[in-house]
Amino acid sequence: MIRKTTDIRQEEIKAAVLAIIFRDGLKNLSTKNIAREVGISEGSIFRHFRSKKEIILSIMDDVVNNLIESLRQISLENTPPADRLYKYLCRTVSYLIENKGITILLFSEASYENDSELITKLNFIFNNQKQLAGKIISDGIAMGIWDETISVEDFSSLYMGIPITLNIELILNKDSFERINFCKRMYELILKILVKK
Amino acid sequence: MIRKTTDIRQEEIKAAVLAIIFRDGLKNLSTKNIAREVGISEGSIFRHFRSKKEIILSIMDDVVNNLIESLRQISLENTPPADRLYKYLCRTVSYLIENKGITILLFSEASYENDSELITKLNFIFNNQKQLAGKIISDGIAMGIWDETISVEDFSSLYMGIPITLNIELILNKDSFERINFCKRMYELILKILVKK
DNA sequence: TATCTTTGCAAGTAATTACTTACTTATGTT
DNA sequence: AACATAAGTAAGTAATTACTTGCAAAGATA
Repeated sequence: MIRKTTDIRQEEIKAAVLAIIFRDGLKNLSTKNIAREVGISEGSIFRHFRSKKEIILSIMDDVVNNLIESLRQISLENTPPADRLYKYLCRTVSYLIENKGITILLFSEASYENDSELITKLNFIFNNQKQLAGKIISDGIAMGIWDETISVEDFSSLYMGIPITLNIELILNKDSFERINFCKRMYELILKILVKK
Repeated sequence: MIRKTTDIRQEEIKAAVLAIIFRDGLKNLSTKNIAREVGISEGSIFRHFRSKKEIILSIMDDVVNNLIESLRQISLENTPPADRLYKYLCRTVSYLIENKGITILLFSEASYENDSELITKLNFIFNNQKQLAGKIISDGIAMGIWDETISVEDFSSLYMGIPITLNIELILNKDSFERINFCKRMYELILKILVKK
């Protein structure tokens, strides 16, 4: 019987959750399976988290702290908007590819549970991504670099399609998805919307 | 005790499934709840469908027969590519808005169950939408109207972001989402990618 | 009218779910 | 060495799940 601190076990449990979701689907995300994946008994799960829902919420907090905060930094950088937009998009893409379980979790969990706390958190993640991207566009327009006739709100909606489509492709095609230069290819397309005639 | 034919009951059951998904979330999509929504006993469900999974598959077939087939027609029309693309996008948008439960079903069910039959069908729906859109773009390029330097494959990926983002917005914001002219606004944005300099 | 098929129901089924309880044992502190 | 706390377990719990069984009766056909 190996004993570890709650801090370590919490990380192990969260990693197990993402592994199970990506490999076996959300349906197999039972506390029994999580325990087996970590290598502890089912009861031990509840030593480290009060409920299964708390595990999910904790993972969502990780997304806020890791992804969203780094996007915020990029968005507020004092560099040319075009550079910022490229960096912003690529950061999002690589995060989603590197954390495959999160993809499905964010995607499905909120609509599956229809739980207001989960939906609120997902909304926060979604809207922050969208608005921080919009900030870069507004800066570019204000600096006279980009077309001032486009709607920042509409462009941000279209922009959000990129990470979300990536999500879908990762779920549907899991391994075979062509991800090489995905972020650069998408960047070059949307740049054509922004440049002045 | 009102008796109806299997044909009618099957439609009622499928409508009940979509209503429950949109109103209460996938978690509450139990055979017990479906029966209550229709107004029959739980056992009767299994007179009209062999299993719960068959209901889902039948709904996915409806999407293929209604949405995908109409998109195929639009894609193959003998009209200017710009007109076709606009019609194509608007048809997709209005279908998703009018059939709200389908949004979540297509979205979540495949990754939740991780069932190969469901994923195959979802893949079919996704890839047909993508490729039929790509066909319109290829036509426009071949006719010399649109920029021949853009990648049809990349553009189609970006295009797919529009219906999928709409899906997410419908889940997250349910009623408050600003859908007026959504399809026209998105159309005008992506057209800027296509036109020649 | 008699019969057959279809549609219905109530009451089961075994399996699974998230979580609890009662108890043990390892580890760090006084 | 004595003790408190944290981390572990096995064996429960009640509730829910998709689906089945046995029987009744409506509706169509003969």
